[in-house]
Amino acid sequence: MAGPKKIEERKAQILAAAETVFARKGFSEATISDVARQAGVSDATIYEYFASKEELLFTIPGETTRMGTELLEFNLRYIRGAGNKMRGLIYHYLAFYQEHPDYAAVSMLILKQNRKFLETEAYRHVREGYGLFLRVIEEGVQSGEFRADLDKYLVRAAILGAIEHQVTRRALMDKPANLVDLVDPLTDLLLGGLKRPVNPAAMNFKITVEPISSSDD
Amino acid sequence: MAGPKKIEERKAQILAAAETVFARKGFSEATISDVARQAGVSDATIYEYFASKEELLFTIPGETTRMGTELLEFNLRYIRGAGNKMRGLIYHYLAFYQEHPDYAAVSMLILKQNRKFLETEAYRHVREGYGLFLRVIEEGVQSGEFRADLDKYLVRAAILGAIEHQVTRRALMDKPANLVDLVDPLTDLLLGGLKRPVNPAAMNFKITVEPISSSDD
Amino acid sequence: MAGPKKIEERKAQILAAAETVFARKGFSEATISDVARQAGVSDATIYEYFASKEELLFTIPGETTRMGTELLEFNLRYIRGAGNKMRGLIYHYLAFYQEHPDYAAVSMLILKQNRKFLETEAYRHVREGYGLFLRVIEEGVQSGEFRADLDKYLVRAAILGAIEHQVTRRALMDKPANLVDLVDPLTDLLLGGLKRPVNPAAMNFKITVEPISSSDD
Amino acid sequence: MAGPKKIEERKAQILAAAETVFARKGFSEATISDVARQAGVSDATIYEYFASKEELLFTIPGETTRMGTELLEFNLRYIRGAGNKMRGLIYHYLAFYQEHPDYAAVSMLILKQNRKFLETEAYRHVREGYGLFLRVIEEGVQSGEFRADLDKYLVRAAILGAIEHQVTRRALMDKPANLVDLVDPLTDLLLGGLKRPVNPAAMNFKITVEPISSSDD
DNA sequence: CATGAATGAGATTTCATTCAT
DNA sequence: TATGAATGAAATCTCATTCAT
Repeated sequence: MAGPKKIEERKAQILAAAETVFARKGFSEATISDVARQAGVSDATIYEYFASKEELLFTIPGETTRMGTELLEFNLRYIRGAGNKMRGLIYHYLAFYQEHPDYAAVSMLILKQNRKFLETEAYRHVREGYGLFLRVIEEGVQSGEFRADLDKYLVRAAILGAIEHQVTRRALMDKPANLVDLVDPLTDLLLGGLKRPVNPAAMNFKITVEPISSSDD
Repeated sequence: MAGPKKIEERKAQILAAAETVFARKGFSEATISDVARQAGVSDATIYEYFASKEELLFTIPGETTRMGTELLEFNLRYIRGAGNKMRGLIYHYLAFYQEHPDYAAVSMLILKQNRKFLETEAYRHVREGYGLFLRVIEEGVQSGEFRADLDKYLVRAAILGAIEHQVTRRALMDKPANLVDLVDPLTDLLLGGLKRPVNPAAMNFKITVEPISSSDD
Repeated sequence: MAGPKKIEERKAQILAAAETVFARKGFSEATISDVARQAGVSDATIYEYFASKEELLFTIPGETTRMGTELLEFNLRYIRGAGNKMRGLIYHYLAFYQEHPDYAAVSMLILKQNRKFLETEAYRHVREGYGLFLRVIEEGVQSGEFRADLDKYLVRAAILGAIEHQVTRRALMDKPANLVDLVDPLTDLLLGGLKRPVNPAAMNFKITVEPISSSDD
Repeated sequence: MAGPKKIEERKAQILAAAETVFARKGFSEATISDVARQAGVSDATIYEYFASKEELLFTIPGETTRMGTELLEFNLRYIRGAGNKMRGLIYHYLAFYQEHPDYAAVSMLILKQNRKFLETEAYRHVREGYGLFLRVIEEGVQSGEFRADLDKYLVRAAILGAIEHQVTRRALMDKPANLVDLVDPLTDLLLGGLKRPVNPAAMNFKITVEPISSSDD
């Protein structure tokens, strides 16, 4: 049915179909036939472009991720202040997953728990993106905006965990409907903490008034 | 080979085997034969106790979770202060997953991304445990210890996300070796936030001295 | 359909079916379904007993060959004279292939040209049988019955080649109908050679008649 | 890549590639893509010249065989004596296979066991070559050089069998390294037989001396 | 209660072959 | 003439599940 086409186009078409199908049915439950049907090609055609079902899965990130990271780096340049940059990062990821729900599902529900994927070239790109969190944290610590007593890897993990938890939840239960709405409260929580900050109006100061000797000291 | 045994004992034996095998190979990759071998029973015997491979998977939480939650509720009673209770919760989960790495793997890598599991009785117990986070948050807000401007569900999600991120990482890459070490820094971060608190020593106060009229008031 | 059965019985049943099917269609052209149908079991059952189609093929010799060799060794003991023993060997093989035409086809048309089979345990047994040719040749040379100027391996190869050629021909074209009829002419040819022996009746002798001195010695 | 070419040249190029590939991997295991790659053309091009993979296989003998037979007939003319001619034949085949090991492999390991090939035009040429054996045997019988009591077809089969056995062995195990070395011992064996010829020096003759009547007879 | 044995139902993957360009 | 691209048609092999004993 499907006539000749440029190779990259065809690959993209199959990858898009795979993303959709895997997102909907999961990797093991989805069949190559499902993907082929969705892509409008034959089963065999898929194997002309991808050596195996697993390779097909692992190729889904690829471009998307690499380009996302580039864009992100670009955008961060115009934001001043570590706190603002952190908000920018959180926004980037939540907005991205909001706009690519199938990719979100594949990423959160399939790839993230795949041991083999972790050794993949594609995963390296993912990690590169995560490196930006570290740089922003460092910057904040340096400038005195952020606390210096926290391990930066732990901080990053906590932030990513919070983001991923929401994205996963959305992939599984369609809630929350809008991830971007979470950017501010999440940033707020992570930057400001759960504890109520001490209200200066409620502070008690001990003010000591000392007579100043008018003569020499 | 395996002689008659009390029904619950045999079930537990099979579940333990399933936990181990699923943790190691993943659900789809593991076979009933693998589980049977690990349990020291025949394939057919497994079907005497569980209707399907999926039911076997979904039964793994069961007791564990229910008992964990009970213990948790009990322990919390002896902790005063919402912040301390939160630390207690975080400790509970990290310690639990640290001690049950196979369960951690099954939970993080398999169950958590399974849509069908979310409709399960077993999952209700998991959620009940998570309810405690809400109660502690509420308590903290009530007592004024916690900020009142944050959605409690979001807060809980962030905390769980941070915890799960670490547990997942450990399940996949054996790092960090000791989850319990993370209790304090993680609690610190989540309660105190990433931003450096304003240092009172560096605060500027405008002190106004007014003469007090000694006559009328 | 097929009920439980003793394991060796079932294996033999499948092997017999495989022999028939492979003989008829060749290895690549025959399918596991063909064999299963012939054996009256399901495709999957075959894989309960044999790990792969190739293993099924390589297991076809096995017993047959081992027992054949034993019988052969036994029989040879009662034959005197290397020439007679050689005739016995040739008879053994031709009769055996005559009686097991399917095995003959599998052996000549499939196994004999399979490089992997040569590294098989089963092939070792085949070779053991061939070792008897060497022993008989040696015996003949020792006793002076056979020529000593020929390499025994070459002789064996020639004899086996002649036998196999006939067996192959029969497997392919059903000719000759009776291999056993070839025993005598083949033995004759191989032992006596193609060249016409010098006919004593046609020999020329120079007869010298010398007068015998009647006196001394 | 491959530009236009004379049709026969292109065919020969593909056939040579097929010979190499089939020799190395076997017919079923080799793919058209393998052959195409080896030939430096595309898969589709092969189908411009050959209707199917099988036809490609069956066309491999073709020229080679026909020319071989012609050469053989020519050479035999200059040899005198059936025994010498037989040696010449054996030499011809062994030398030919020695020089064309890929063709030897295809011929011995693939074509020889293919029922369909036997009905092929190409096979007729092969058989024609074999016809020379018959003629030489007949000549030898006629001239009294060879025994008359052996079926000529059987004799031919034995000789071919011996040759093919060696060629097959070489194709499979690279032994013997030099087939031509076998010409003399093999001819010797086939012509002279395995049995030790009676040594005239050891013969016993009964010599009868009769008085000759000097008168009439 | 336990299991040996059997199988139905697929899934992935391969490849010879076709055809429009 | 040459081929890139596509695919129909299978084939091997796997495995969850059943059931008679």
